Amino acid sequence: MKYDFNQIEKKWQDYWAKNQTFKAENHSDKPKYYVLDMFPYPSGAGLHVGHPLGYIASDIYARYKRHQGYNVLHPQGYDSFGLPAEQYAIQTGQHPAITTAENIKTYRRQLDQIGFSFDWSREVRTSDPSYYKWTQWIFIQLFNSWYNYKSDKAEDISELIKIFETEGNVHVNAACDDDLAFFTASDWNNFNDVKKQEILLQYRLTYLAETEVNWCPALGTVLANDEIVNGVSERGGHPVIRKKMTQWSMRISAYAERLLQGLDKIDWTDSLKESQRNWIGKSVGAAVSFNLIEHDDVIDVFTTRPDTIFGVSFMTLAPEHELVFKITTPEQKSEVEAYVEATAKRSERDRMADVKTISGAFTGAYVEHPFTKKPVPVWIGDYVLAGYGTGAVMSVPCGDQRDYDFAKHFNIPIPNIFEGVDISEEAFADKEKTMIANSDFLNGLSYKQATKKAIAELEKIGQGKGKTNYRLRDAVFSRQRYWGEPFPVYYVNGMPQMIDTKYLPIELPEVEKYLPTETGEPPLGNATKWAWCTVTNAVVDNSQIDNKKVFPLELNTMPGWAGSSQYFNRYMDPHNDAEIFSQEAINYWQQVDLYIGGSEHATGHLLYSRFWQKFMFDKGLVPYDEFAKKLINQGMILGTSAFVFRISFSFSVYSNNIGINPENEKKLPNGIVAFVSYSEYIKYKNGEETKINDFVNKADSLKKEYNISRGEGIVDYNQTEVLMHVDVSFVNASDELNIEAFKKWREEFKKAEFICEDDGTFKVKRDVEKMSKSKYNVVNPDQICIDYGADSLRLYEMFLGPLEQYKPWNTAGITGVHSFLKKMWRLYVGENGLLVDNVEPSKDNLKTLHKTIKKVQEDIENFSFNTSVSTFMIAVNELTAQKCTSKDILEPLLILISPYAPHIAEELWNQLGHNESISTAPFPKFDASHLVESSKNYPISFNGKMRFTLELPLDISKEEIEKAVLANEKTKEQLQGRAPKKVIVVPGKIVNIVG
RNA sequence: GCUGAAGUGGUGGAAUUGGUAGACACGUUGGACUUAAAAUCCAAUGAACAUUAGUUCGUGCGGGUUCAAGUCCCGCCUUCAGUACCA
Repeated sequence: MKYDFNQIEKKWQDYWAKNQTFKAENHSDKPKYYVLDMFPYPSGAGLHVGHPLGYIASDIYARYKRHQGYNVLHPQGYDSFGLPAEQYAIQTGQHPAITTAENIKTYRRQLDQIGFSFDWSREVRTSDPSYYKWTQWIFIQLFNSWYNYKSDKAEDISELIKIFETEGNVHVNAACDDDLAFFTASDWNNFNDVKKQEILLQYRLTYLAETEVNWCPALGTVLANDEIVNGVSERGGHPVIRKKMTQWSMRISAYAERLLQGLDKIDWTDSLKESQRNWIGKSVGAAVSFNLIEHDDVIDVFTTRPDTIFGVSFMTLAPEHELVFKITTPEQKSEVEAYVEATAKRSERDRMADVKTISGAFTGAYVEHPFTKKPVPVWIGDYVLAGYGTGAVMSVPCGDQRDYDFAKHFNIPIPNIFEGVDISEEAFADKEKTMIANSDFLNGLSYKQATKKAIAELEKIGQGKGKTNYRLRDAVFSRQRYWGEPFPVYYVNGMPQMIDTKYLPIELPEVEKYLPTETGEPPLGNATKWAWCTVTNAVVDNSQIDNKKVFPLELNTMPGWAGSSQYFNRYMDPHNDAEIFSQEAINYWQQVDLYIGGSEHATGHLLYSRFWQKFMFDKGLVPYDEFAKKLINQGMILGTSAFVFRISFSFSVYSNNIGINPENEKKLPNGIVAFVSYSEYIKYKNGEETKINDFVNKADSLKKEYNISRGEGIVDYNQTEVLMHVDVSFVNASDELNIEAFKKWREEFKKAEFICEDDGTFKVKRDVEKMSKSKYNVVNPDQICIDYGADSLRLYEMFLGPLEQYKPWNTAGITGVHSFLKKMWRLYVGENGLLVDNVEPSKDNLKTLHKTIKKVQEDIENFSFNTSVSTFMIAVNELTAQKCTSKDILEPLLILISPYAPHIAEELWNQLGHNESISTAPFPKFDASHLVESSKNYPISFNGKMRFTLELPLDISKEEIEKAVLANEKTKEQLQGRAPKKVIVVPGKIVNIVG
């Protein structure tokens, strides 16, 4: 019987679906285990071979855990709101819901053919109203909460109102807006309703505020900080500008410290934790106020080095700082204005790219040093960022290189306040390595002591205090888009009101156009039915807004990360319509035990989800304030792109104002194109004689041919060389291009010349890049499944290399794992059926089996799936050589392989006479006693270097080995009667004797 | 600049965490079977010399510790990823 993988895989995929083999129950006598993948965004392009990598790894682990006797939750769903579907809708008018549904269908088919053990009965889609009902619900909970630093948790807003009513906000220590005014209880009670709402907004965990946002004109929306890479949008690479807009924000900064501390509790990779730490950007130091001379204002700064306060020789403000124009003296006015204007013109990108140029201007103003009382000049400079700290710094040139460079450039004095340090060339920033000098009461103190003392002294005179600063900004939560969750918000007198949760979900309205309205409102402004009636508590027609009971609804939608910040919990109880999840379900599944996904979400999804989880924990909804115990980042599978070198000549006429005969111009060839085989091109580049020269000559003769007579114009050509992607499917394993297929693919080049190697082949250049449609290097898993089967695909993806690593895909290599599966099949099945019988297994058989059990179990627990595949190959080769037919060996071997290659394992398991799925079979027990022979005469082989290899039991003592070695005939022979100086013994392996 | 990861054959990658470096696979070469191809099987495959069984060199570079170093220590080089006038 042949290994007919297509038939076998279809059969068992249907069986698993029909029998709901992998359905998880919310209660069980078994221990629970939750394995989660980052759910995909269903793009129109479908899956390529890189996508399933993480899913295969998690599936192996989930199946392994089932063999281990766990009740495993392994769900899957779709992050189905997003930009591409909307952009497609804008272009074609096709509703995003329709394209999304189609894409999901493709994804599902592709996922199913790989044989994952997902519990599809728990599928969620973020764009499904029954799901985003709960995204909206959490939004409302956040709106109704504030962060109390005293209890260090989120509390209900009604608690805050109570405090305001009895004692105002003076004693409140909460996460809130910076520019908050103090008020008393009686103030509060006299405020009108709108004023009260305005104040509360400054405390709520999600709030509406006019903030400077990252506006992307090309996408027509705002972006969060993590959606911007190098000053352009992550999606599409469009420029981003700063703009003031009224937007919803999430007060994630309230959780900065807990998000930082929580990292110590979770088993995530160090690099990922480090990214989050950097993103949160905690710095400990002091806030210091400098009083302006001849002004009432003060300049507040944040510094991490209050110990260097006596080294301050100037202040620097960001050009955008609000005090700049107020304090500039008339003499300096024109200079300062010119500088501010010049900086404003420079884009964010220019400023980032050009950090070397030192620029700035003197304002003419002075502040008073808090201790020496001496005047300190105030400058502005673009090296100070408006967005960080207070937008102003106390400049200590002897201790900070940027301040030093600025001072040197503008001839500002650089006082030295460090003991025995040379600062004539550069600043001295190594704070641990010196002591403070020339600093009054700080003299002779170390950095740590001086910092403490300086803060204490500042507090005494009321001009500063210890402060911790975080880089983490609140996250903008509004998007001016259609295809996202609508806010459950309507407006009365311009103040946002939450819709009662019992009327959720507020479903996305139909719109005619997915573009913003003519007046620049978000796409939802196009909806005719998008207003809230407080009588019927339903969405009604916009035209009724004049009615006193009908109010406008929020036009923005939520960002992509809204839906993905709660899906992992929703899987636990996905069909619950009364609650986000039942307490019974969440207390059973608790949190994700293993989460697998890409590291690109480090400062986006993975941070926001932790924030929401901590909030839900504060509200008593979840038992843990971290949602994922362990996280693994799978590496990316890269594509191997193929390139051809294109050389072309294009002719042009240089007329020099002399009339050209249009007839002659028409005759000009519009360019000739040649493609050059890789090594020919290299030769050409190295100045060697190649066939390209013929091509160049040809172009030269053409030039002569078309050189129109004087007075009509001069013809010349431009030679261009282009490195061009070609579709990898036209290239074979030896890098040879199928020229005919290529010509068919790119019609415009059907007349091009192909300059080949001497042997007539045309070779392409290869390079490893990210897999992408535009690079024509995508390998489709569908074709792999047809040609080699899903089990081969699964094994090969694991075999490629360590899970976390980036590695290139190379389809040619799959024959290795594929022929392994065929070999394995032949081990079990002969031409006339099953070969397995009940004979007693031999010692060798048992050794092979237990060696394999041990290795595979270790591998899975360490997530080194690549080496287990090798282990299987060795096992099958050994058992084939041993002609093993014993059921006692082959049955457990199948269980070992089944997480990796479930279809073939299921089929053979079934042929062995089992009616139950192999997924319920217990994982084989390892027995070390099979690995070694228990014999007193350990076999010793001598390699000529006083070194011996023995096969020894693992539990033998060193003394016993020593005795055995010294008693050995060969050892005696070598030592020739002398006593060894030293015997070094490593149990299980090697003995060195130093004679 | 800072942070993190990594440098091993022609290629992807192993190496029991200090113990025979190169497992396993791809590729290449040769052979068997076949009219032929595919498939399958066998052999060789780090380099150099000897080509019999041997010897020497070999894990980015230079040192060190050790009976023993890809692995540990010190000093460099290179690559990739993230991040950045963050005060």
